[in-house]
Formats: sequence, C-alpha cells, structure tokens
Amino acid sequence: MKLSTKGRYGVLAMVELALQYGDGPVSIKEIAEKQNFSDSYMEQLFSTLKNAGLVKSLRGARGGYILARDPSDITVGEIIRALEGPIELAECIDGGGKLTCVKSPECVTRGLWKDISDSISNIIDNRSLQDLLGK
Amino acid sequence: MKLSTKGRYGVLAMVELALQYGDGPVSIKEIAEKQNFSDSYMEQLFSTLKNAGLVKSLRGARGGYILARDPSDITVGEIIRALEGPIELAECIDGGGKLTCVKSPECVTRGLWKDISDSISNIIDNRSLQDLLGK
DNA sequence: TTATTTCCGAGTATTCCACTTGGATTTTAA
DNA sequence: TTAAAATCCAAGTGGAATACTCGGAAATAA
Repeated sequence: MKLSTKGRYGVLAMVELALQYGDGPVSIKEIAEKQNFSDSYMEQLFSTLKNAGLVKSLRGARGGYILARDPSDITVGEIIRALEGPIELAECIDGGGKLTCVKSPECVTRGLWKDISDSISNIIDNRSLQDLLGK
Repeated sequence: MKLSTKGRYGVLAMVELALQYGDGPVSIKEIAEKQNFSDSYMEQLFSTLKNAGLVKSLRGARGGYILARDPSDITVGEIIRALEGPIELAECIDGGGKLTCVKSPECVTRGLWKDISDSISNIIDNRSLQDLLGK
C-alpha cells in the first residue's frame, strides 16, 4: 500500500512553494532541479494542482507558480486528494455502481476500510504546509 | 490510494474460515464460490497465507484450510501484511538502499508518512477476525 | 525579438495487477 | 484399486496504471 509519486512529489513541490511564499513565482525548472524530479512530469502535476485551485500560475519569462493561499491554509489532504483522488481503500462505500460490493450492507469488512480511511483523512486534513515546515 | 484485491479478498476469505472455525477444513472452491472470487487466484493467496503461518492446510479430498490460531488471535494486520507487504506509504524510512530518499534526514514529509503508517497499523493490528464478526 | 516560461495533447516504456494454465502430488471414498 | 477431490507449484498473460517523454503553441519579461 503505497502512495504514488504524484502524491509524494506533489507535496514536496508544494513545500518548495511554501518556503518561497511571498517572494514571487517559482518556476517548475527550479523545483525540479532542487528535488531532482523530471520537469516535464512536474508540469503535469502543477496543471492538476492549478485546476484544483491550490496554486496560481504566471506565464512567460520570470514566470512560475505561487501558492493560491497562505501555507497555513493549505492542507496536505487537499494536495493528495487533488493528485491521487479520494482516499478510499475499497470502493464499497459510495455508489460507483461497481459490482464489487453488491452485498455492501452485510459486509463485515466495510467498517474496517472506513475506519482506516477516516484515520488517514484525519491526519492529512489537519496538517498544513506550514505545519510541515514549522515545528 | 487503494488496497489491492489481495488484501481485500484475503481478509474476506479469512473471515470465511473464521465463521467455520472448529468445523474442519474449508476448501478454496467453497470460499471462492461464496465470495465470488476466482479459485485459482485464491489458491495463490492461500499459499501466501500458509507460508505466513496464518492458516494450515489439509490435502486431498475433503481437505481444505483452517485457521492456524483462534479467530480472536489473528489480526487483520497480519493478513494484510502477509499479502500486501509492509505498510509504508513511501520508502524513505527503512534502509532498502533505494536512492529515492537520499536526503531522508532533512525531509519534511518523512514524519507525515510515518504518522499515517502508524495510524493505519494501529487500527489493523488491533482488530482481530473475531472483532470483524462480533459486535 | 528572443529567452523563458506555462500550457496542452499525445505518445510510450515499464511495471504491477489480477488473473489463467498446466500440471504434480496427496488423500478420501467407492 | 481407482476415481474424484483437493492442495501444491511454477510459469505465463492480458490489460491497466504508473511514470514518465515529446512536440509544439501561447504568453510575457528583458
């Protein structure tokens, strides 16, 4: 059970933006070099982050990205969900119409997966970028 | 971030064994039919579960599998770890020699991944098969 | 006007998942 | 003794997802 690179790279990239918050835009190239990521891959992640409203972009030379809100106001949960989709260990809960769990009502593991998802959410939704840098 | 079918099927299969604990061996065919899984795929999972010491097998006609211990003494954590490997969201912690996280000491996200892993472990290591059936 | 940057859509190599296949062996029951 | 039922074992496979790359177009600062 592992997070994909999207989530991991994404959080680290956002940390980089948080570090330079208030100092103008940071380019993908700079972030990619610092963290040793592929910059064309980073582009994709930032496109997603932008659509999610977590960053703003400035095009052209000297352009780049800045956080859309204060680092204390952006949680890890928002970043991860934007890049990886919702936190659900099994798709037995909400109605995707999948036949995976027809017997969802009587399923004994359903509560288990929900408890785990909730506990993950509880952590990531209560940790901001500021928290990661801070204490 | 989703659990693979190994973990999900595995826990459900073990629940099936727990339900019939004390009534002699249960065959893969029976479990697969009940849960609507592929039985040849189930075979693989049970092979792993057996190597992990969670089930015992009885070969030949009228054979099958039984839990190696009491349902109250087998945790969901043991099952999931046997089938899915260790719970680690990123491989920055223990020394696999991977170059992924050379700067592990100063990595700000390291504590985050660890906190999440710990909270997952806390749930799955404290929930037994008995718990799943019971209350 | 040229460098630099984001933007966008598509393509691709590799890995992983979720199985399947084809047997060999063990045991029970007729 | 033989047939059926079951585990055991190793390998193969198709499809999907991951982790990228590539080729431009558009915007902006110097």
